[in-house]
Amino acid sequence: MTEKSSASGGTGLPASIEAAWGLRDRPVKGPKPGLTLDRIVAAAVAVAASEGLAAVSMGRVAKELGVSTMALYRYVSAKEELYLLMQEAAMGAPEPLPALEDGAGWREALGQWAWAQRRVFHRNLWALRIPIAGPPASPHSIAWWEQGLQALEGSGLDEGDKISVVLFVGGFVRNEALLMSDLAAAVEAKGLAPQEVMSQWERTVERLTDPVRHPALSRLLASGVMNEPDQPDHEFVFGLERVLDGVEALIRKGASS
Amino acid sequence: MTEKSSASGGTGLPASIEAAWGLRDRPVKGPKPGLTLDRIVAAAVAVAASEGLAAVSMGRVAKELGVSTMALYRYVSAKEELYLLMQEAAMGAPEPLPALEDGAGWREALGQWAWAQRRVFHRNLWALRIPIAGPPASPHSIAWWEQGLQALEGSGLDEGDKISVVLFVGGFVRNEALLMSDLAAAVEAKGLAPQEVMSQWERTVERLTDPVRHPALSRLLASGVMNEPDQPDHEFVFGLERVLDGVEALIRKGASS
DNA sequence: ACAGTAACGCGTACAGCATACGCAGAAGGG
DNA sequence: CCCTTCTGCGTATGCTGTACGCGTTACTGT
Repeated sequence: MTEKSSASGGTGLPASIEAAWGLRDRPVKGPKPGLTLDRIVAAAVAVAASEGLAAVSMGRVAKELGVSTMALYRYVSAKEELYLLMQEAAMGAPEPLPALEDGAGWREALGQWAWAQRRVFHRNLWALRIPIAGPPASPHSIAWWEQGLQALEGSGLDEGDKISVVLFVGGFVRNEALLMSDLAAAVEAKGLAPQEVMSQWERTVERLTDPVRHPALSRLLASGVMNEPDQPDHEFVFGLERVLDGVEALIRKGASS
Repeated sequence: MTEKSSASGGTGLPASIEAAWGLRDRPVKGPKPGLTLDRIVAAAVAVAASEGLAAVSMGRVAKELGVSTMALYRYVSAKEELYLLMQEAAMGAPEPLPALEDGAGWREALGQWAWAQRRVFHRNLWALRIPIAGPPASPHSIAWWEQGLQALEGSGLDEGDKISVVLFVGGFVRNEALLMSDLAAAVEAKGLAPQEVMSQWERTVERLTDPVRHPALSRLLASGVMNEPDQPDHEFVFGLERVLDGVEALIRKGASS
């Protein structure tokens, strides 16, 4: 019951995802399809890139392609499936890492991996807004995981720890990018300059903060740290260093056992 | 231009948020309001808790209160504002940390802080789905920040590093909770047992993975690690340990300089 | 060559959404 | 007692995703 398509390998994946893997025989009976999944996804991505994910509606994408809204449902079973394909397209295949000398350099490799992922996210901020709908099962996501695992090849960690580290680092990168994207969107929504929003926010917190009930915050504000315009990468660089230090501590512990 | 309310302290905050801070004079002219912000937020939270954030619509909340949809707009200027108030209600005031002996124990304190935050998120999974709309400016968010900063009091870090650490740890907790919530939702949407979904996913990846193009992944799958049913907290415990180790490395470095 | 059939594009319809606008009536101040 | 102000709400607009069914096309088996 609830059987999926017959041509599928029984993967349980949505039909269009199987198509993305290259499985799936093109039906040969009816009229030739006037569209392709690729064209649809490309149009959707274009809309998302220029007007944000919220602007991506089935009707909007269809208009972009010069077809009716309902035509899209011959290629995609639901909007969520389109989202998945968009995410896959945005992610792209990871550029091959510069080969690491075996046994050493996991830190460099993992750092490179994190930076590469961050670059992808920043190039496609809209993709971060797509809710995660399950464990990754698309070619590019899998390729990214593969690369993360490879970066840890010479680390001496066991397989369970390796995948946990990949999850951990990937989560950090994603979260940081999402946070920055949300803040940027909020700033843009207010229609003010970023610095102006920041200083207004600081004044607000200052007014709302009670030095007695919030001693640590008051100290923070008094220190003037929030005024210094730091480079936009600051929090990422800081966090990544902490993340890699944390992984290093684990590896050293494992090596000593 | 775009002047906000007159009674406000010029904080630039939405009207209802100022009400949450206790500022704001109740107008005295017209008929007595039949609702309260608190009642509205409570109803919205109840809907979100039992049917998910997606079920929270203005009409639904109004029905819950026995009023018309548009009545709510006398209390809240837009749905986004309601979201903010819901988030604030869900977050709650942080329970006071067990007093830490001065100068030591930052790790214990920060760990406690992270666990407490995680407990709150898990009690209100819907709250994670609310998009972040700017830097925190609500009483409870501020209180959580304050507590995070206090945990680092004896660490010897400077103020800039302290706030970065708080951001870093808070981000980790939030991201982990969100990921777990998304996965749980995806599993539930499939209508299968969690273990069944997991094993189906593993079989799928196995089929899609090419041992030549994905050597590390193949090794992972062959190791059988993915089959062991690990306790649900595993990734959080693992990640938190890495996070705290990373912070510890920073503190040690700072202490040596 | 022709019937059968499967897939295509799409028109229509429906339920739900956020919210702009304006009006009737209630409550208090002058 | 009037007049200002604020409440609740009915109506309306323009979106959204998508279920359903119809006409048409292109191929397969006879």
